[in-house]
Amino acid sequence: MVTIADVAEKAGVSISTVSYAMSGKRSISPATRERVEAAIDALGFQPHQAARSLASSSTNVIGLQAPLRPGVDVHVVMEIVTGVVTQMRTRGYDILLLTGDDAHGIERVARGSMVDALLVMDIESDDPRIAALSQLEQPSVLIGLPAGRRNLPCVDFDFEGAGWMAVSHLAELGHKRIALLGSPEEVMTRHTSYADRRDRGFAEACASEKVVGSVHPCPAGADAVDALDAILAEDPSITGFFIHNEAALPHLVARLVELGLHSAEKPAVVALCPENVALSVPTLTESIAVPAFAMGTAAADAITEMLGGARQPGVRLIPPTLTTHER
Amino acid sequence: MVTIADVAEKAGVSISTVSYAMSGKRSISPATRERVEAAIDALGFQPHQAARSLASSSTNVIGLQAPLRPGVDVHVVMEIVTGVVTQMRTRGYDILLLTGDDAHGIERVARGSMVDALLVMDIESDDPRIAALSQLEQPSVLIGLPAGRRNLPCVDFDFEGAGWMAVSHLAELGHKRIALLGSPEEVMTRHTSYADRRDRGFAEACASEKVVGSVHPCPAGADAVDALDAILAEDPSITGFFIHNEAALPHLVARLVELGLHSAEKPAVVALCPENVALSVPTLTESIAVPAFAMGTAAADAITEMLGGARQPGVRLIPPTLTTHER
DNA sequence: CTGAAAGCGCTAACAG
DNA sequence: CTGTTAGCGCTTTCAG
Repeated sequence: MVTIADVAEKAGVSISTVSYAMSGKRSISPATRERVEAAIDALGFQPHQAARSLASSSTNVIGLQAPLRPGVDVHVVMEIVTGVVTQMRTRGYDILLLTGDDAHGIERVARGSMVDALLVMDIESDDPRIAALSQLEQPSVLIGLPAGRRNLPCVDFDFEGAGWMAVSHLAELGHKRIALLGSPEEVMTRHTSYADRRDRGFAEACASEKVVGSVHPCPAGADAVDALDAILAEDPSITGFFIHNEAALPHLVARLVELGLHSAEKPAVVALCPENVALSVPTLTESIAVPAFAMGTAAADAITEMLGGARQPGVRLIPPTLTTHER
Repeated sequence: MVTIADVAEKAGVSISTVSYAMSGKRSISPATRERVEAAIDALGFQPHQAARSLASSSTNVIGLQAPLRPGVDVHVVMEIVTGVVTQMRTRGYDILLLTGDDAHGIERVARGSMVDALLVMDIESDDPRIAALSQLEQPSVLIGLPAGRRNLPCVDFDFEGAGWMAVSHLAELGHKRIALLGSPEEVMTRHTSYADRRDRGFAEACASEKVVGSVHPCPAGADAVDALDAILAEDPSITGFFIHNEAALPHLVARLVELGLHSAEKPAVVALCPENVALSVPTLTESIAVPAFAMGTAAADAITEMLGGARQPGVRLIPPTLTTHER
């Protein structure tokens, strides 16, 4: 292994000069800098991160907890993760990936000083991890928005606004009775933060727009069709549909077309999903995009600010946009 | 921050005793061990990982490169990653996640001693990263199977066998002309290893079974339907379909049902996808499961062996299984 | 503008 | 069975 001492020797300078030449934390004469740089890539020197961490007490690593719980939208999770990784790399950080869904992994990596900060996904309205995060030395940012006092910075998509927007749009199209087909039962019962907020926005908008709305959990895949049929059996007067379930979406839309309830000419569906998912569904004419990648980069930006010393919590919500797809 | 010295003082022993009590690398009297353990959790001591790494020159971190390229099956990637993380945690390792698709990130983390080993996904038949990996001090395992000499350990699903199995089954059902609807164009042109092997198995089985097979790339989502229509327009005598494209699957199956070419009574489709994806498609009666989670754990096991000193490359392929779904 | 040297917190000889 | 101590490879004072 080639160390900073090898570089120093080769360049004919002291190791501190090499260190400073790399960090730029004090001025180095152009000539010296030149020789140091030449030595560095002649030897292929790469500083040992553990040594660096130990001396500087910072790791340049961010912990990212991305639990893969049942019912989550895989595309959304993946895109958020990619957004985080991509953005943090531009700032010189790597990502340590945790997949557990409790505070254990978080505490372990934080207390072992393996990370400079933590990013936590899939937040529940009343999330037990928040207390644990607050105890840590390292700053953290939630991707999601818990209920109640927000003592940690939060980044999320405005799901409440999206719920409201969907209703407004469907009402504008003339629909008087609207069903929200949302997340699977599991997601609802653990009160995943986005589901709660989406439902709230939906309900409030229905009241405001004077339309009748109903909220239904929705299983993934083909079973979703049965759920839809049951909903329509109970209330055949429903004509508008707000769908937020990536895995059920294609099946639901196909069924609605089959039933003659939805078509490009007579749209009855607003979907809430990543844009590429929406585009992959034929006859889906309008959707509100879940900007998953942007959520990841926004979270990365928030964490960067925390690392820079910012200390006020703060909530950032990315606003919803409705898109019409030409078919 | 509480250090090993604090623990030693509180327990009334030397720091080496504390260290050895934790690692078990030498015998400690029960009484001493007791006091050390008491001190450890009285103080909430957690060893500083960078210090540990520096002293022991091992990080207990594995680098996992999971490029999210266009056309990859997101569920498969996610499940493999989850399998890797889960399994490595049971062995005390954490995962550093890289999302780039070239050798840069790999070399950076390896040369900076940030990881003990590397796991690389989405391998192409002639993958440029292999040369880079071979240069590293750290061992590595490929999730995928490149063509040619295999100087690195490989773990994968037997896609060639799966291609063969699909054809045999469809031939058994009486199909004489079979279309393989596979990955999107991008995946084909970069010669992703699994696509090449699947196609080869498919072609060889067709020859052996004396059926006529044709291989078609297939776009994601709704566009897949157009591709299917075009294929059938060109050769209407095709009756059997082998589909390996998670994002196109529901649309293709729906279309085939619509055309009267597929039904539970007269099955014409074998899908290749994770089981939960298959289960989510109505009227899909048979599929070969891509055991993505198991691939992840198998890769983790292979890496563990490498870390244990194993040095022969070796290839492990998980065999395919055909499942019939009751509908 | 540059060097010398004191740690960072731990592991693993070495020495009882 | 336990203690002492020399590093691991950097960063960052302190001293020119």
